[in-house]
Amino acid sequence: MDSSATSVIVDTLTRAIVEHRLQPGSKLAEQKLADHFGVSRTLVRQALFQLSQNRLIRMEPARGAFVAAPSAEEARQVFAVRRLLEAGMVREFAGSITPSAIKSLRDHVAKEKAAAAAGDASGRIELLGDFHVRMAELMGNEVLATLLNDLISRCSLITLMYQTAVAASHSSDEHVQIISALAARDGERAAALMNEHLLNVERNLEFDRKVPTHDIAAALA
Amino acid sequence: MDSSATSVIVDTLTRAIVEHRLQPGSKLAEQKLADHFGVSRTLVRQALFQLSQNRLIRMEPARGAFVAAPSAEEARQVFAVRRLLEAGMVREFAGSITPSAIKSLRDHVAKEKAAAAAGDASGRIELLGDFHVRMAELMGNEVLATLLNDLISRCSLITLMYQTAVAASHSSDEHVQIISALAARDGERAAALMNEHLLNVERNLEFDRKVPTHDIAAALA
DNA sequence: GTCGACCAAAGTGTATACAGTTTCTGGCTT
DNA sequence: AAGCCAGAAACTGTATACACTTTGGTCGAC
Repeated sequence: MDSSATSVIVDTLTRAIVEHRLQPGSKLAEQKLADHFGVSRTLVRQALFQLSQNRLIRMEPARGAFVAAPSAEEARQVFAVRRLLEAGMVREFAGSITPSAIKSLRDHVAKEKAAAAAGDASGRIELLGDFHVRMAELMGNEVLATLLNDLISRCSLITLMYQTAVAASHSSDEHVQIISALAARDGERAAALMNEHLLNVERNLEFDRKVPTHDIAAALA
Repeated sequence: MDSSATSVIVDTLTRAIVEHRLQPGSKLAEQKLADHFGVSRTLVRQALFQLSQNRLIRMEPARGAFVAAPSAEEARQVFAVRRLLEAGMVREFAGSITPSAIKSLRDHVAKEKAAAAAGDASGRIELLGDFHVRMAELMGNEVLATLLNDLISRCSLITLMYQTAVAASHSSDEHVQIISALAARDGERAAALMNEHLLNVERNLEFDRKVPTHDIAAALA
């Protein structure tokens, strides 16, 4: 899409944020990033602007860029949008899904379970999100896949902010059930399962929890 | 979100593209825009990057920025996403809509009809799109509203590219029907009407039509 | 007359410079 | 000792400079 230099910065920062190696509220100083990546501030700024559009970071005038700290309200809205989108997606997908697509999804869930079994927490979280994007891709709707990818990145940040000690570990099982409904061409059941699945993910978050953040203003609000 | 100077450029270009004053494929030279807005290329580039993320323009490496010319396939995908999102939206909205929200929507449709009666084509198109965003706002979901706003901007570009001579002029009537279903708390009917409404909009496009574009490569593809 | 190479003009990609703001530190006052 | 003001350091916002690529045109060869 754009020149690859800034893409590298965007991808690296995205991974760092989504994998929780950068806490919400952390400041992203341009010069430090520029030094780290060996480029000028110009490219860093391009990357930061892009990330701010994805809502992964927040830019305050004359103060700089900070890792986003989505509010509980924003988190609920993001999940609400995902339920709308994805319930509709699987309802429609049930009518057109092919055996090879089903196999592809089952293979994906196998990877999820392998990562879980191996104790690879961040790999597992990434795969759990990719499952949803994968469905959009298999439907052949690249626009939907891109949209979902953005939403799911935001969800990863949200999940890591509000995650309870005992994270939902049965997401892969719910994925299996959704695939079953799709294989049975039961769109309504698939939609209901997806809706419930996303509600479960959301229910495992504690929106009341005091979130550790580097943003003093937000911490005292 | 960001400093206002680039926002002005983004908004101005967005309006120019959506109102069809810039044809798909037109080149957007940075220096010319910089001169026009009285700023340096730096701010213009920021704006162009932002627009490219909204898919309103396309950036080619070392060649510059061009007004996007969405393919028929991309157009179908965008509409498919809108159907998913918006059918789900009204289905849910029917359960929680308030009388004041209904009034707000009815007022909006009145504006649509006034613009149509006044022969204000671009104003009408903008209002027709805003109707959908308005619903998301009235639901209190800012995330959904922002998402829909982006999708609808893309749709405006698509519509203007593939529009037939006799554009669908009964969109406002379909809006009225949707409001009726919402007022009756009939989510299923509202969803079906919304789905049909968006299909009608899409059906009024001619994806086969030879689209006037400045992009020779695309024209010969 | 057509094709091809070369040169100039224009445009993009990146780095740097500079102005204005914020943030931090040190010392002074109370 | 706590609070506060001043000055310096650091940082962001914007403009400019420069290298490299693309584009357009002219001249020459065939």
